[in-house]
Amino acid sequence: MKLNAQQLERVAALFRAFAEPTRLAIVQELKADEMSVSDIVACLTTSQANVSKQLKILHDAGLVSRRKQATQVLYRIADPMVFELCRIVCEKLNRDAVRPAKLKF
Amino acid sequence: MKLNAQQLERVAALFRAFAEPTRLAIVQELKADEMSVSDIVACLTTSQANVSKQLKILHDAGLVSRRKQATQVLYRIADPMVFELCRIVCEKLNRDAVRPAKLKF
DNA sequence: TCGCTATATAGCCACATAATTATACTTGCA
DNA sequence: TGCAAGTATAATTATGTGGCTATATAGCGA
Repeated sequence: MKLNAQQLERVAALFRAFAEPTRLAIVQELKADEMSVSDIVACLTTSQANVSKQLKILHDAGLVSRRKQATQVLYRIADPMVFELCRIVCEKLNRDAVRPAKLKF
Repeated sequence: MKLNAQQLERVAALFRAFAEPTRLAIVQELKADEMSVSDIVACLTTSQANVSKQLKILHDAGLVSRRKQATQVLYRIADPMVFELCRIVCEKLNRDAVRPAKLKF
């Protein structure tokens, strides 16, 4: 049974959320802990506006969830499949590498 | 241990190869069998030039392999992780769907 | 209320890329 | 050798989007 065009687009959209280094960097920061926007900004080298924008994309894709706490908004990974996908991709990159300097998400 | 910018870019590049419906449609066609370019073109609704172009992207990402046979070029999935990623993403989309019309890659 | 902190959004620009058309390359066969 | 089929590439266009600056919104404390 094959996916139709609309279903393929939904699958592509989910992959698209992962297909950007800044969003992956955010996901990586969220791997251990729930974090506020400003905490994430402090870890990265981009603007607060950009972090908020990328968090919105991750949230719209259902990859992160948020909750408000006082003036802050705390984000966390919403689905463990996020880690699973990153792990599988890293394993492939490690397999393909001639001189393995192992990636581990 | 966190991935640096270059490593994140490599991970993103791999996800990017999946982040497009036409490429996913090609992958889906290749799920069962090795296929020639013209066979793939016959299954899809886009041009031969575009199929060749997307196949090159998939090949550069290490997701498909090719072998020549007479005048044809036969493509196949190079790594079973391709199916695993698609399966995981479909499972998430099925979980998120309110009214489940199960996707299965 | 005023001001401060935290976050989100709007507008803009630069760049990437999907798809098309046209053309080049490659291989087998008459 | 010349042709035809199969595949790849080039050039172009249109669209999408990452990132920036500026601004808006929200909530808390003085």
